[in-house]
Parts: sequence; structure tokens; C-alpha cells
Amino acid sequence: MTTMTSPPATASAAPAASSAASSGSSAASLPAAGTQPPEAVEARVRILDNAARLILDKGFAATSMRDIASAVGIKAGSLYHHFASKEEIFTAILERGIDVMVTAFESVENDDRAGAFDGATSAEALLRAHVRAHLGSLFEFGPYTAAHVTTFHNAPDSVHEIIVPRRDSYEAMWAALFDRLQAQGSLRVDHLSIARLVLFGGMNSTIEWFDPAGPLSLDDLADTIVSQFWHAGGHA
Amino acid sequence: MTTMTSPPATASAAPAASSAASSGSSAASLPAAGTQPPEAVEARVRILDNAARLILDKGFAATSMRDIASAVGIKAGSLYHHFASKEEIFTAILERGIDVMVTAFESVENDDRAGAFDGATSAEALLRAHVRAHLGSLFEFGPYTAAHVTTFHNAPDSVHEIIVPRRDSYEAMWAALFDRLQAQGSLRVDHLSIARLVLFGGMNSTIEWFDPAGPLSLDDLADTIVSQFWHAGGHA
DNA sequence: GTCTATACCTAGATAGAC
DNA sequence: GTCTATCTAGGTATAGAC
Repeated sequence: MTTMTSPPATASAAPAASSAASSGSSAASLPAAGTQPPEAVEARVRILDNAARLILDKGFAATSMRDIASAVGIKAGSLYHHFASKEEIFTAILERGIDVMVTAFESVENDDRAGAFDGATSAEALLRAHVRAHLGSLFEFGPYTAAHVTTFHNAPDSVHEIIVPRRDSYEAMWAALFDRLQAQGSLRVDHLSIARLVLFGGMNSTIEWFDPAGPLSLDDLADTIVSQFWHAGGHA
Repeated sequence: MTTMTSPPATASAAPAASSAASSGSSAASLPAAGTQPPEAVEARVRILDNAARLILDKGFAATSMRDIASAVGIKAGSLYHHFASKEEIFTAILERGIDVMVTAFESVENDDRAGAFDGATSAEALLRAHVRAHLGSLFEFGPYTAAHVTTFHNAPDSVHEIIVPRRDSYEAMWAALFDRLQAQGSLRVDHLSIARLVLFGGMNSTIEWFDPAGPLSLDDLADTIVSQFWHAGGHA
């Protein structure tokens, strides 16, 4: 029944397992929660929250350090006590956007391993849970994933080099999921990766038009998208 | 058999029916081809072609007037002989991106009215032709539509105000198509507009991952997308 | 950790010669 | 129609006081 563990509403503490300090090229192995002075961590997060919101709205290049500082309530120069450059802020935001998605995906995988999707319609239910989790990343955990989706394409090359490998590993999770569904016969499509990428594009496009405060819930939206993908609607 | 009239390969002359001079707020009614001195028109197009490519690659804010001028082979100041501002260039690009899509859509509509989609599988064939036409707008008529799709979200408000009505009218064409398919029973989905928007998002996402020079043709891609949408692939 | 002050640069845009 | 030269504003980033 429980398709997802319910994570904190603010992105600040969302990827509790994997992020914490993912700024530059420092420790890639996950640091314990108390490794950084707690005050410093909170300042970083406050900056990232505000910066991600601005970057989602206006794009990276159009968002100035003064804009970010003003949103946080400090002066532009003070930002450089927490981040070495504007690009480092941007990179941290894009990374966190991925962390949110990965955490959501893994949460569904854990439910799956716990047997949450046994039964006749298990494959469709599993896919629905993953779609719901991805939509949750876009709408329920701050502007990080949404900012990632809308601004990655135009990010500078130096940022791409850092982000692409992480993106790829999230994509690989979905590719493995699709492989598994296809292998067990639950899914039968001609071009598996195209089906996956088109579904992905459809999901990500929701940030352009879906209003989570509207009549349709995110559960409903996930239902609709997966039903369409799974059963389709064409007749003659 | 002819699903689309084959338009010129370069976007320069693509929307022959509707654009020509769509820069500022001048004549909205279509001017004859000879209204503008032909030299002036070509200079504008050369600027727009290069600017659209740069804006597709780097985004609007990250593309400078000096970048554009350098790509064209002139100096930045000279651009202001053809356009009043950077925003006017951007607006013209986004408008042309829509014109390309509208022209492609109308071309399919004309084929339809000429009886090109009669027969048993007419509805699916019609949808496939429209999907193919939209993909053609993204990949075959210069960077205008692709630039539109990737940069519209972060465009400044002043640009949004001009572009949104035109976007809406293109969307209305698709909405009417879906209404018609649903009304005649060829399409049976619960949430018609969501099905349309998700399909749209899937199509537009192709610019992020599809390589038209690869093994799969745009015809193949349209087939795959529509087959998935129409017949789906879920089994238990 | 935040401030002020500022260095340095690049941006969009204009003026006037050619 | 394009050029050079230039104006002004705003950008990122740094230095050092508090």
C-alpha cells in the first residue's frame, strides 16, 4: 500500500542519504550528518533554495549574484564565503536536483523489494509508483529538480562535464527498470529506449502546464500518464 | 501517400505563407513577398538564422549581441540597423519558430482535406502525419522551433506577452484535432488535454536526445511515438 | 559571517563618420 | 549598411574592516 515513504516537504533536508556536502569536488563518499558545522550547512541550503527558485524562474545566466543575495537577505559579496563562484552554486543545484530524483527512485525500489508490488497488476503498479515518485521530485521537494530539467540544456560546458555522469546514472536506473519489465513480458514495445525517453519527456513537460494545486492530484496525474502509456487509447 | 509537401531545407524561406516581416508590431496582415526590399529581408534572415542557432545552444541571456554579430560576420552596432533591440531579435525567432510549426500543421490539414487519410487506419495515419510534421519543425527547418521549445520557459515577461497568444493558437489546433479524434471514436482517453500535453512533451523532448543523422529516420521516430501512443505496450 | 568599497570586465545600446 | 568609438549600467569577483 505505501508506495513511497513520505519525505520532508522542504527540499532542504530531502536527500538525507546522499547529499549534505556536494558542492565542489570534495569528498564524494557520503559524509556523516555532523561533519559540517550545522550553521554553515543551513546557510548553504538557504542560498541554494533561493537560487534554485530564481534559476527555475529566469534561467541561470539571467539570475545575478545580486538577485540571489537579495532573495536570501544578504549582500552579494557575502555569497562568496559559502560558494567560490556562481557556477559552483549552479552545479550544486543541478546535483541536488538529481539527488532528489535518485532518492525518490530508490525509495520505490525499496518498497518493491519489500513486496509492495506483488499481485496481478504488479508491473503497472510498479511503473506507476516510479512515475509518481518522479513527479514528486518535480513538484514536492523544492525547485531543484524542476530547475535541473528546465536549465540543464543551456548550462555552460564546464557545468555539463560535472553533471552529465550523474544524470546518466539516474537514466541507467530507468533503463534497467524498463529492461526488466520488457524481459519479464509485462512490457512489449519495439524501441525500448525511445519509449522510455518519450515517457520521460512527457513527465518532465508537466512542470510547464500542470498545477498541483488544481483539481487533479499528483496521484491522478501519475495514474493518467501510466494508463495512457500502458493501455493507450487508439481504436481503428 | 504524400503526407507533407516538402518545404525548403533552410528555414530562411520556410514559412513562405505567413511570415516574411514579423519583427515588431508592424503589419499583422501578411505582406506580399515584394513589400520589403529583398536585400533587407535577406540580411534580417541571416541575422536570425545565426542568432537562433546561438540561442538554441547557449540560451538567450548567455548569447550577446557581439556573439550574434560575430557569427553573422559584422559588428555589434550594425545589428541595430535591422533590429531595435536584442529582445526584438529574440521575439522574432520565437515567432518564426511558431510559424514553422503552424505551416507544417496546416500542410497536413490540407493533405487531409485532399483525402490523403481516408481508409481504415485513417485516424492513426492522420495523427502520425501531424507528429511527423511537428518533428520536422524541430529538426528540418532550422533552429527556430527547437530554440523556441528550449528557451521559451525562461524568456523575459515582455517577450512572453507577445508570444503566448501565438503559442496558444498553435495549441488550439492540436486541441481541435484531439477533440475531433475523440468525438469520432478513434481516440478514447479519459483526460484528453493531458494526453495531448504529455504527447507534446514527449515529442519536444526529442531535441534533447534524438539524432536525425542516426540509424532511425524521422519517419521511424514518428511511427514509434504514434504506435506507442495509439497501441501502447502494457500486458498485465 | 556579513558588511562596504571597489576593481575589472562585458553587456546593450547610441552617435556619427564613411 | 557597416564601421569605430563610446556611454552607461550591471555583471562577477576580491579585499579588508567589523
